[in-house]
Amino acid sequence: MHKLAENVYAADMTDKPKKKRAAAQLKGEITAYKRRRILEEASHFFFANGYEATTLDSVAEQLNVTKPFIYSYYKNKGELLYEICQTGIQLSLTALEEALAVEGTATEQLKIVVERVARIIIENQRYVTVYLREEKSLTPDDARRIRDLRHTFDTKLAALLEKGKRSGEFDVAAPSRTAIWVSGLLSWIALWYHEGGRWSATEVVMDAITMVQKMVQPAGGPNA
Amino acid sequence: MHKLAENVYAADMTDKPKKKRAAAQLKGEITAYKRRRILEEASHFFFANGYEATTLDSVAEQLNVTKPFIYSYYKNKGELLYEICQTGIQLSLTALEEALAVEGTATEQLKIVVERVARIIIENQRYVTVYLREEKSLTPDDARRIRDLRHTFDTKLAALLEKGKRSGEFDVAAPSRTAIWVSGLLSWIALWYHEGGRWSATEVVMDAITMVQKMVQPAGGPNA
DNA sequence: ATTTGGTTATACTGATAAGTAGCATTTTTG
DNA sequence: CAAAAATGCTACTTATCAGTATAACCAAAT
Repeated sequence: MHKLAENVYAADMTDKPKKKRAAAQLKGEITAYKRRRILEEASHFFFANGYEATTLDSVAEQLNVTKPFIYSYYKNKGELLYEICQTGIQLSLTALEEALAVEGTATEQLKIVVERVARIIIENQRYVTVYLREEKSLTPDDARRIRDLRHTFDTKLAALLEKGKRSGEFDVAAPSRTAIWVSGLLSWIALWYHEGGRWSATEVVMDAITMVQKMVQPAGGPNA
Repeated sequence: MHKLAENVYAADMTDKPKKKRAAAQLKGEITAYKRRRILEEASHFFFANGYEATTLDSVAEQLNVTKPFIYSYYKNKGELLYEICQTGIQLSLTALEEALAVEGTATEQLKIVVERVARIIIENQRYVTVYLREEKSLTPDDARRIRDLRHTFDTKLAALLEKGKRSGEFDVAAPSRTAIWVSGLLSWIALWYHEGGRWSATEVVMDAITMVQKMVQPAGGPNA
């Protein structure tokens, strides 16, 4: 297990209530850290072997703990899968929202969106891939929650395309449909990119930007 | 089990050797038919629940047979998965090759390619989706064979883009890289399309054509 | 009608893995 | 330092399922 959360300020050791609060907080952080580490290792196995083919015994072994240890931090195997899928889509959604917060024309914003989301997807490939691959292994309830997040993503992306359409920057017949192609193109990166493969992460990100720009470009070119 | 193979011509019942050959042929057809039916039902389950979560007992029950019946037509569960994945990629590859055989400019050919492959992917969504999702469940040998087929697909597509680039019809910096985006866009259809959903198969196919055309279009527009 | 060859089912084994009950150990606290 | 609380492990249960050995069945041919 590598570095713990930083920025824990020294507590006043003469002040009993403060000391207690500080101790409780630290404990909480350690618990959160353990959960993260379990999730991280589980995502490696789910990514490499698939959800069903992964045993929690093997995850525990990798962490040098035992299976009941995992069960004291997660209710069951399905909860692990849900958290991994949730991470995969939530990271992308957050990246999208942050990019949309940057002021600029629709064209500029779209470029930033694709760049940031593509980067996040590459950096968190394991989580995103498991999310795309293992939907069928989620409970119906969990699957619905994940689909809702995805829907939010597609909707916000569609709003940006709509904005560009109104300003005349983009040529998109149906923004909500084009949004699905764009988000599909981004998802595809997770399924296809291979670290140390033929193309670098930067090349893939730049390519994605180019592709998306062309997909929304007016027929006469960007400056028509 | 619905209709058997047709076009079985009547054998001359007075000619012993011919009769025997006809009988042997029919037997072979029936065996092939049974294999197809098993594969078809298995693909339903693999698509709906995933490979690992599917039991051969449930597939057998759906066919009103028993598990040993399946084992008399397939060596093991993995062989079923391989044949399903193989079908998924081979159908796409065949559609690509047939489309490439049609004479025309690169632009015309690309349109036909996207149209036909997209249609095939929608019609055989179960096979294609399982192929995209379950790569990790294949034996290393089977996985390599499948990857080789995919590679052939991408290579032939890249050759078409290269042709269009040379003729000045397409603006693609690196045909082999663009081919991967295009084939990714096509694959995405399988993961995303839902029969009876918001958009019809025809709309999706037409959209795919538009998107791909834009992806390869020169900056100044199609008639620059 | 009986044998023969092929086809399908019954009934089993062996292995694997999710999830848990209860014990041991460490840490905290008064 | 002793009691209490939290933490983690050993050892187990239970269920499931891939794969198989063997028996029953059936159709054709004589």
